[in-house]
Amino acid sequence: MKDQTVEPRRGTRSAFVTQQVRDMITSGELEPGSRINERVLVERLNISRTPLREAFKILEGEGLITIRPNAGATVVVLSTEDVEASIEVLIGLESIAAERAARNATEAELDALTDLHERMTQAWRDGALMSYFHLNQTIHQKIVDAAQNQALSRVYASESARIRRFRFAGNRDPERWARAVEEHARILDTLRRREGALLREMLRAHHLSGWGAARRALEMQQEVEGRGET
Amino acid sequence: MKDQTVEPRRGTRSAFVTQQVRDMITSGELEPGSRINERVLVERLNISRTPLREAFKILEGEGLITIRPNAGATVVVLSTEDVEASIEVLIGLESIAAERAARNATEAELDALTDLHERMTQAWRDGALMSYFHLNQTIHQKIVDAAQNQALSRVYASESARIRRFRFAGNRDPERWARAVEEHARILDTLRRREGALLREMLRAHHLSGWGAARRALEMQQEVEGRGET
DNA sequence: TCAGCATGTGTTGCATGCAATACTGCAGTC
DNA sequence: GACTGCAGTATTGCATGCAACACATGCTGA
Repeated sequence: MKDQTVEPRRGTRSAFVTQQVRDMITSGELEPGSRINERVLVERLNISRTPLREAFKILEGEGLITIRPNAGATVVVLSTEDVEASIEVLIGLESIAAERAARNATEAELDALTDLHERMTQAWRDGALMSYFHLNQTIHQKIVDAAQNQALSRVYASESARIRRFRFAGNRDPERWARAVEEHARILDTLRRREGALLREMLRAHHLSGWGAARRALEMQQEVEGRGET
Repeated sequence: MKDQTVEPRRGTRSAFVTQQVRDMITSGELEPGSRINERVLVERLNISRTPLREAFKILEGEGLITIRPNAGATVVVLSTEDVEASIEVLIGLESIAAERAARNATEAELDALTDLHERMTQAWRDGALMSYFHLNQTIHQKIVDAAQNQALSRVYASESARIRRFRFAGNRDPERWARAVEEHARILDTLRRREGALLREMLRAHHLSGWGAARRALEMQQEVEGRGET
């Protein structure tokens, strides 16, 4: 075991630090709107500025930060409207995926999805919100992947990652959470029966109600923050 | 006037070199599949390796190159199937845009589109293929922009840029070219009448026939190249 | 003849130092 | 009291050098 504070020896330093900073942003550790100081991160992650600055360029491309020349990187601030715009795009992308997935999904893919769904249901029973959330995201990505269109998978993954943080608030309400699990079961069933048009509508409804719940949770949260700080 | 071979003083060197390399790729100067040597580009563009490597990270994010650790950057090779996959995504994105654009387009945006369309028609009359191509791309982007969804605009722009090179072949055939201009006129007309559903179908048909033409041209081109080289 | 290996060359990954730019605080003026 | 001008400081942008890695070539032994 090495005595370093972090253990960057997994691929290039650049890739490592990109993942680290990405996690810091999506977890909220780096607050939206805050400026990112290179020196601070460099010392914390035990790397030099070069790979960090490369990471910045990647994260800017992913829409997670903005870089102003000579004035540093700041974490992107997404308004509720911005997130809603992205959700609409994601719904649109899944609509495209739905019909294709119903046609093209392989049996192996369907089995993998069933397996993921069972694990997700178990996470729900255990009340393991984080684990549930990740499995949920994975399932949606796999449905899109089943459409066998790499461009679609890539775009969906990137857009999904951008707003991941904001969708986390969706399942705070136990009732909504239970319904989401049930919707998923029906969605996979419909995919297995390869009913593309129906699948499309179910996914759309699923996302709209999920986002509705997340939106209410976020707005309440923002209200509290607005009162608390300033 | 400076006596440098190139004039990089426009924003940061990093931004400059990114645009340069992007142009080299979309113009085909850097051939798909070929490895990009850092030293060669560095000397040609009169900059150091640091901004070039940052540019590589950006272009990798845009899907124009791939970087293998310790083994350099290579220009991405897109098969006809890859391009077709992207086109399907673009059609899907424009479908989402169509209904929203019909609802939300401002008068100013409609006027700007009409202006662009007139200039594009003039370019067609002049047989100015390059100019026509750019105006055409701009029009489609502006239609998407009119949907007033930034996420949609961003994703569309990025995906569109990725395969720009391949769509250029679409208007070699004079008959197809003339029809494309006419389709555009009707599309803008439909947008002005704010008939979203119809607009969606027209855009879809427009792209499918455009891509069909481009595809035939590309396949012929590939056949010739296959015979010529090797 | 050919697989396996050692060696050499070229290229990439990263750390560091310097120059240029943006930000901060303070003095001076109206 | 607010606003402008101006150092001083902090931070970023970039060039460069060194170390690590990948690839190519030739060599050895079977």
